[in-house]
Amino acid sequence: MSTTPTVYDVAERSGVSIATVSRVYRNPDSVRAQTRERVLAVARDLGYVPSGNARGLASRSTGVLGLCFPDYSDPDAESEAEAGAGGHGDEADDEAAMLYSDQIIRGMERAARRHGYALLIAASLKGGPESLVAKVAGRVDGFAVLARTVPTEELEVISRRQPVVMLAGPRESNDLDHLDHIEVANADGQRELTRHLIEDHGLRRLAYVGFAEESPDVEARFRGYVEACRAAGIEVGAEPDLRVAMMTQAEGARAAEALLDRPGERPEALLFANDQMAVGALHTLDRRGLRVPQDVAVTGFDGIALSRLVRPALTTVRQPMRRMGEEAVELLVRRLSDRAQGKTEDPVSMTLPVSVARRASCGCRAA
Amino acid sequence: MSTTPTVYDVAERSGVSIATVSRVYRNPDSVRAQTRERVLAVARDLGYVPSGNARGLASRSTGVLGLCFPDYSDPDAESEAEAGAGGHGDEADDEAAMLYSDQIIRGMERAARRHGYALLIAASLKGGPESLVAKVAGRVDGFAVLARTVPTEELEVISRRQPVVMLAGPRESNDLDHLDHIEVANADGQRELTRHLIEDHGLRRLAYVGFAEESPDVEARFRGYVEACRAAGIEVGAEPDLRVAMMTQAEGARAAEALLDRPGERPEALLFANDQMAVGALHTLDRRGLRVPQDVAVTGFDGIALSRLVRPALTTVRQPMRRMGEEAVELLVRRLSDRAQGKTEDPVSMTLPVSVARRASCGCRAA
DNA sequence: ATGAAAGCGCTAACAC
DNA sequence: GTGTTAGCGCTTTCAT
Repeated sequence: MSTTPTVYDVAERSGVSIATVSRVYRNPDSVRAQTRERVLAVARDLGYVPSGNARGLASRSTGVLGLCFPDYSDPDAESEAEAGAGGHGDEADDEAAMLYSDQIIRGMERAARRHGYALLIAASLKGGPESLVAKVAGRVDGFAVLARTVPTEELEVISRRQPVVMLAGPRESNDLDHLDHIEVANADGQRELTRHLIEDHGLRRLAYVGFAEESPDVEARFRGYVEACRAAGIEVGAEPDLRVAMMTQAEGARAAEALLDRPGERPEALLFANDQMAVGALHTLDRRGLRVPQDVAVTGFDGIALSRLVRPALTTVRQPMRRMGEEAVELLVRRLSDRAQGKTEDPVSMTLPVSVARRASCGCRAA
Repeated sequence: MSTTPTVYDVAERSGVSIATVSRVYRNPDSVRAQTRERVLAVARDLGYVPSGNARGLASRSTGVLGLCFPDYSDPDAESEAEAGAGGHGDEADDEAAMLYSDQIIRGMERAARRHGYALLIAASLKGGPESLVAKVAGRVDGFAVLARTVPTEELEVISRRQPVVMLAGPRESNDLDHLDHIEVANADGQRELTRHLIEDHGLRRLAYVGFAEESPDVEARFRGYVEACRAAGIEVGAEPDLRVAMMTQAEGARAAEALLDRPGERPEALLFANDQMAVGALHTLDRRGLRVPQDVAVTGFDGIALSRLVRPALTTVRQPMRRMGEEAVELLVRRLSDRAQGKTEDPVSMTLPVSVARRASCGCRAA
């Protein structure tokens, strides 16, 4: 079998130098039309395709941007999706499993396309000393990383070589973090949603379900909740009413049980730190014969597709994940051109606004 | 500012040769633990990251799979999404714009992840002689292409170098097409859907809206429609009742107008070659005061997210787009290992089954 | 277990 | 316009 053709083969067969072959691809106008056609013709029937690797090596740029994200995947959501894909599940199938990361991918892809970049995506899946990031980092001009995919420290090192933007993770400390950041207004969103429950629906006995692991995002949400409560003169502790180990549907369902079984008056509203848990809670409430929102209001956070598909539809805070992807690309592209011009700018921290989606589970629309 | 560190820098600072540095990353066990740690430590504080390009060049493999797709994007759908993202649109926002290609990306990404590959995605956006494919082809071990992104001829050439699988496009001719193919059972799906309308709902005056451009997929769908009609003794022409220039919502709306304005009895059902058009038709019918499905039934094809969100929910044929992406990766991975072993197999043609989603717009569920 | 040396296929100065 | 010549940073025999 033939070895894959290179510039040398094309050059030889078309009677020009390798430099000319290269020019035909990089800067067609710098080659006489006739020569160019000849080269192109030879290339075509030789089956020549320029090696991206060789190019990248020689030119120190790839025309590719990257995205690294953790291996999210709510086992529950995934299995529901599988069932649906198999043709036997209910309607809440494929799209319901649209994750956070999928939306970001969409946003980045669209923006990258506009700027003429391709997108390299890779989910973490721990390997040897050669981590995921390294793999991506070595093949792109710049990349975005979802929070908690990789230690900030490692990123910090890489960002000396190329632009890196951290998504959905707040700056850790100004010393050890010179990365660019894009996050969403977690506290604002949760505060506004809480205010809505209190002022517009007149609810005052609220319960908040948070996350056991350290997660700046989730903490910011809780903070927003606390602020809204205090502003309304409702007393709240320094801790969520409950913290779960995983923010999944199953855990959300369990959390709802726990909250309902507590002695004392039943809460008028259950606020969850994400949609998945809220959906799980909906199941529990339904099973226990409690009506939502008449007996208890329920809210989530994120605005995933599933939140709209469940009944009652979930009131939640929508994060502009897609936009986050777009902004990440814009930022990377800007950094890249800055570097090309030798400019150096301070790290950026950008906060994207969120919006409250008022649906049926808080009582805003008929269930 | 410092130049980015290379194997040489690491080698020098840790007192070993570049070969050893390389080994530390490629095959850690072949290096004495003590040496390895030393190298790793130096690498860490030098901020060394192996260059993917240099690696790819030297080893002739990248660990990356690719996907090329055309710059789909229904202007209507996109703008609706924009409005939604801005916070002012209705609920049918972000996810509604989930395209065909997005689902395939999801499928490929998941499968690629399982096999330890990263995914490079790029939408066409015509450029110089150096087409999109070439860009992708040069950076991956193998890739998938959505039909109508790139001339089969060009792919044929590339497939001599690396595995290429064509998605959703039937084999063009056995001569000039040795590519692997994965398509869906377009004819089967449309036939079954049509049969359902005829037998289960007793409808007999049907109208089919197709596509003006050449598209094997759409033709196959129409063929299925014709077969079902004939089988039921309903006479149909060799051509769709109408062919539109673009398969968008706007065109679908227009098509519905045209069909309704035709003299003679009003059709009992409007069948569209894709969901977007069917959704457009729904708007028209609503505006003209016709009830769906009581006055007219409407059906689409694809099973995009939007099809479930509109009212009445659209009866359609669901394509397993995500699965298509997964199968594509499986096929590529298999081909890659075959090639590594010097095996050569005949091109594969795989057809994935579709399923009819019976919803409200045909009369199966309450609107 | 480690080193030396020869590429991998291309781009980028710089000559002509 | 086109050719010459160095690398780009790594992997890979082949020695040792």
